[in-house]
Amino acid sequence: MAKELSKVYDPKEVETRIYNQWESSGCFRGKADPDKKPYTIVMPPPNVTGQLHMGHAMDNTMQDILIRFKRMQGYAALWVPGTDHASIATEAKVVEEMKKEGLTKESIGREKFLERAWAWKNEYGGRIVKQLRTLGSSCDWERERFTMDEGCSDAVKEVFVRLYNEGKIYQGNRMVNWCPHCNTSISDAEVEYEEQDGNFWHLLYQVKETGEYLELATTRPETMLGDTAVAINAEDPRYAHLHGCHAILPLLNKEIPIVCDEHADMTKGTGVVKITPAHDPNDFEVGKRHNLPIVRCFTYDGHMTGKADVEAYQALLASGHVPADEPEVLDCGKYAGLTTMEAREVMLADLEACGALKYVEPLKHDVGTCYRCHTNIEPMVSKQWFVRMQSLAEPAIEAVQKGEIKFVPERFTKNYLNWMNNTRDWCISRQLWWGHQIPAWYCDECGETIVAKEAPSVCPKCGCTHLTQDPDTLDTWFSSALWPFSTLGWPDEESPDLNYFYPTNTLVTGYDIIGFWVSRMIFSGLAYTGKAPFDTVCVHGIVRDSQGRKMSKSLGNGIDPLVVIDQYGADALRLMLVMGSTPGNDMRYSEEKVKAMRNFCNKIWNASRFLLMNLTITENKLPDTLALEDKWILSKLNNLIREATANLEKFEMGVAAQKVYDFLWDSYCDWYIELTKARLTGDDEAAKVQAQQVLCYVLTDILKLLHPFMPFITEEIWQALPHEGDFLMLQSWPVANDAFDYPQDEAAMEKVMDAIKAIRARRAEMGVVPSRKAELTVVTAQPEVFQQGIPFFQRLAATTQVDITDEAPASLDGLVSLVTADAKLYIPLAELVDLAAERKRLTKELEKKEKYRAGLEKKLANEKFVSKAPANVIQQQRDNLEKTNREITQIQESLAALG
RNA sequence: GGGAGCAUAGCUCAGCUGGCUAGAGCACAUGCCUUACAAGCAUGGGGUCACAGGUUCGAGCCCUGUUGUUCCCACCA
Repeated sequence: MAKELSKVYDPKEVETRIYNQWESSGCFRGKADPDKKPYTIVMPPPNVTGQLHMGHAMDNTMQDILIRFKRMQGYAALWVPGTDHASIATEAKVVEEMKKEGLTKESIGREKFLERAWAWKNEYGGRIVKQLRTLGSSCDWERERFTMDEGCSDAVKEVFVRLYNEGKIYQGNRMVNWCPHCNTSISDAEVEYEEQDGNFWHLLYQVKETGEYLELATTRPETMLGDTAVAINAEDPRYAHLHGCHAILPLLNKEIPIVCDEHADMTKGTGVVKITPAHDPNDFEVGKRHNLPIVRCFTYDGHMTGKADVEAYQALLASGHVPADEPEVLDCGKYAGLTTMEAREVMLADLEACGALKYVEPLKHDVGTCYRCHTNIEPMVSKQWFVRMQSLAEPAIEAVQKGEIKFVPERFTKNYLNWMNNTRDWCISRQLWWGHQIPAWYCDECGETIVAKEAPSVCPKCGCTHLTQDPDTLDTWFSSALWPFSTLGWPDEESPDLNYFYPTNTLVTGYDIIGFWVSRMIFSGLAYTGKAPFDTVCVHGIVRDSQGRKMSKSLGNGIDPLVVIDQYGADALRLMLVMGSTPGNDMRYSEEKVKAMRNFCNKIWNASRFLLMNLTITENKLPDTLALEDKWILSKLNNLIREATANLEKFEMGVAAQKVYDFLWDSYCDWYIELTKARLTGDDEAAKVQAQQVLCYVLTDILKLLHPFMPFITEEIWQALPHEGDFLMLQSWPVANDAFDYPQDEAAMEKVMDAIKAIRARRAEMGVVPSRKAELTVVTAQPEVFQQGIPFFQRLAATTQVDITDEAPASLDGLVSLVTADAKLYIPLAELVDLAAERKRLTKELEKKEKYRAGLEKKLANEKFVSKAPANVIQQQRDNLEKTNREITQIQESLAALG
């Protein structure tokens, strides 16, 4: 902060300079210190190729507030940053880029593709990390990690091998959600349901034995080629005669059994269901129960299977290493090669032509879509790796129920438990190349599967050397699930970081990824490290646009935090993101709010500028004697420290910020600075110094309290004030001191302030310009209180002479009178007095007060209230009554005096 | 179908375990460039706390129901 200060704070130059100073001085480094308690936050890793958006800005602001707060409180604070490889998103981008050059993954091969992907990562990977710095994030950049770096990859392999050996990972042909566009399986969590217009197509299947037609409905007629049964309910009297009969599948003229299964609901539709085990999750289960063949009729990229697919299947059979549950493949004949949607149209026409299509019933229904590309999901039987969830979920549920992990706000506990209690086995293999390749190898000779951290050189079963690694990669969330400990050195149990900083303390994240991520970190931490990975999950909402819509690329309504920072400063943005928003609730972005916060920055700036202009002291300490107003501000500051600290400890960041904001603006600037001007501009040198000392002391504490929220401007100002130490960010957090509680002086000061406000209000009401100053007579039973207020009346209430007395003036001629609870005030503004208006005003005032008094009296007369309410509440009401009584007396006297 | 959130001033929202006469920012009105700040200061107007019951000495806050709204999960032949 230069000596010559501009009237307006300019964040741009300050922010980069200060950040560089912090970073180059090692302020962000988390150091294990046996004399301190650790406090650790691990950053939710943004996508490595992503760009900073408002969600990141909010998430990281909250983390930075917590880590800075704890660091100042004396914890060994560590904030571990890093990025996520985001397999499906990144791969999609690289594929898209290659497409422009006319290349595909397959055409260049895995090795070349991965080279490109790494190049892409290296080009864009640094971007978001730089952007996080502009926000002021005080992460330990020397510990920056990436989910695909060596350590994290090692952790991934370790976990995979362990789980496999414990039987908690298995491979099998199961029903998975298949995205024909991304060409990969995705987990249940990654399916998003969308309402779409569709139809029930009512089809007729003839019964071979009786010749009658069975009516059944389907929303996906193209799956009928894969039908291997028709199900009816065993209890259904309508079809009792069909037990053991067969149906003829139209188009294929294939005979399929009619089976009895509970899945067929007698109350729904006709009670007859077509069974397609390969392409419907429920039908898959029915198929298992009745040992039905599984016939696949779709390719993995969303077309109907044909001759080539059958040949591939037969080649597989010939190899001899085919699992028993490998689905058969159908040659769809005339439909082969069509996309499923094209096939649907052609098949419907054919069905209609042969009379098998009875009618079409339109319907709206929710259809599963891919969370990335929103292509409709095809349920498919496919060979994938799964994590058996049950034994992992149990301890994860228990840890939260026992309170080892706490969700803030508490209501998200339910959300989490609901997720955990209903989780099915987790499909972790993805048919992608960018990611952690599954550490499983297959013997080309005998088909043996070998799971190991390192590539085996020979097959342990047959001894041959022809081994092929599973081409699939793991779900991105598999590696992020390990993030809290893989970043701290796990699986090396001896890692000093792991021992000191793990388990971590607070996880800050949005409610939208509790299922994806939080739940998986919890069960992973418990299963592999034996400890819950954090003690508190601090959940926040999403930042919406000013109309309450989700910010999205397609809507183009996203606000770039970097643009906001450039325009208003990072401090303003940060403050806007935490103030006035409730934990766990969504918030709306509005430029107005950012402006308000920018104005607040400017307010601190100017308050500091004022102090610096008057500053002659070089040491920041309190004077030996304190004036009334000093005690008032110190007492209020003390309370503020108490409250703001308590709020921060409860993760109530917005409330804490609001309190300091109000204190700085109202108490410090609008009152205290104005009150000190009497001393600062006076001739008493000792008083001048005294005022400076208190101003400086209080401002310093405010800067400390505000630092976690607005680190840049507070550091900049602090550097310019008399201080010890190098950085504000490394100072200790203020602690409330009972010695600074001055309740009596606080009350006395406020009596004077009440009088000043009353005078201002009356003058404004009467339209008296501030330049028209007047004398003041204060009639009070507490002259010693108001005596101390004389200079303040003069400066703040446009007063010249002040006369303090305990006797009412002999005549009210030409006097304006006004009352507070503790004084009657008289101002000679003769020409402005309107007796009638005066009487009217006082009468109105009196009515209001009397009404209020009646309420209080009624309450206090209520025996039940007096006997049941807590003592302090009763006392409060009594005090109010007493004060109101005094006010009423004052008003009545004034009215009487008016005649 | 199950669960959750929200509903408070014209707008955006605070209001922590029930307890001063329900607050802030923006907007509005009036007056001030009062030598820190007009991105400011002073003063003021503006609220049946969605609706209906209930618990309580006391309800914006707790309970039940209703309405509107947003979201999550599940199912859908």
